Amino acid sequence: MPDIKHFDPDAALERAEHLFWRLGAATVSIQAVTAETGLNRSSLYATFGGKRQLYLAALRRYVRERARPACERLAGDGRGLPAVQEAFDALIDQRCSGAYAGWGCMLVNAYAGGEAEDPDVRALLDDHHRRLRDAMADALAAARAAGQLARHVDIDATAEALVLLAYGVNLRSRAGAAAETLRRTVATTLAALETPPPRAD
Amino acid sequence: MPDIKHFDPDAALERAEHLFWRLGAATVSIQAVTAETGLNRSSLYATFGGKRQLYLAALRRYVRERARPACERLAGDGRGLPAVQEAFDALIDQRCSGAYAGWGCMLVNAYAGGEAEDPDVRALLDDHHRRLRDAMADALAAARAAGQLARHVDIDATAEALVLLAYGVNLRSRAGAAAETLRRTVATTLAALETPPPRAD
DNA sequence: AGCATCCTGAAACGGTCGTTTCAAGATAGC
DNA sequence: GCTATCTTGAAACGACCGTTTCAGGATGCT
Repeated sequence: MPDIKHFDPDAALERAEHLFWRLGAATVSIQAVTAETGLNRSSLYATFGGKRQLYLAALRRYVRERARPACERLAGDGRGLPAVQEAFDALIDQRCSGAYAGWGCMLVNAYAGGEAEDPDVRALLDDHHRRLRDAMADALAAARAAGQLARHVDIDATAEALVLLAYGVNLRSRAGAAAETLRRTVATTLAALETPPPRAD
Repeated sequence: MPDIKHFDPDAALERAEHLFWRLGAATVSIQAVTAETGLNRSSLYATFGGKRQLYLAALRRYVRERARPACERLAGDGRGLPAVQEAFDALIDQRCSGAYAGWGCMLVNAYAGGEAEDPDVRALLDDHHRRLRDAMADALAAARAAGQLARHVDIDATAEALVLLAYGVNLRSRAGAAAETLRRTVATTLAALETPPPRAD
């Protein structure tokens, strides 16, 4: 091998990911990426191809490093409703405070920007949507098995509804919504799924 | 008056609105607007100012002509849950079929693009969010008065949750989600709010 | 008809876009 | 240390960006 790269491709991709995540694909220029990562156009094009492929790689990295782990944590947690509650709490914390506050979810952002027109992006969005919905359904099934769920609750449709609720949380967090409001909204929704106490009448 | 405009400003603004709605502010160029509206740069700039102000005017038109009327229809409908159901059905129809299928909601789209960074845009988003939430709360209050609502339902928090659900619907519609899936998701959520039938046990 | 006023069309502004090119620099194998 | 091969830096590509300018055309008023 005559020469090796003088930089760490994944570290550079992470910087690009952050840029796309925060600002959207349309707003981020190649020049902005070179400035952020420190590498120059030649290395960037040689490593990732053009802008479209760079954005796709960044989106895939986001799924791999952030979205998917959250899914698997939820799906693998057998506690039922507490697991769902905890997943939402973690989400809201991530979105409203810390280094990524106000950035929303890179996947949710992709829906709204022109990014979703790209068939590869859309496939990614659909795939992750299915994954998250299934993970949520797993958690709800565990809740049912534990007797936490009210009789009337339809697991599949409720899982889909909770995922859409999570999308809404991600959106509102981008406009700086108060974490407390979001928490209360989610808590109320989840409380409505619980086995009701014996009726007084 | 020496001369008058040779075009209808609001008709032109509607074309621009459609462009921004479908493609997002970052993706739409002034050239694309002139091509779509037929008027040239001079008239455009003289009438609306720059791109930022044009986008803002288009967004305001969207609120005035589309979002606000939907809000008022919901708030003014005293039937309770059926009104909420009908609002969601109309939303899903709009998003999944007809001339605007796959465009999502221009306001929801604005959250994700860089558009929400603009303080004027953010103010608009927050204002409409409050308005929609209040309209939803009005409808839920009517439902409670009619005895349609289960005891445990917190009107304010549920109103917020339903609005976030609507945002989720708008998002998913942009990726071509099936109307039937969305309808089922919403119907299940609303059914969970209804006064439960007497228990069998 | 003449004038003042506004609108329209087209060209041009500097700047940035994504992408390509190519010579100079760096490295592994011999 | 030589060479083959890859990476790097910098310049340049044409195209398009949002915006401005200005001469010429159209209009309402006197």
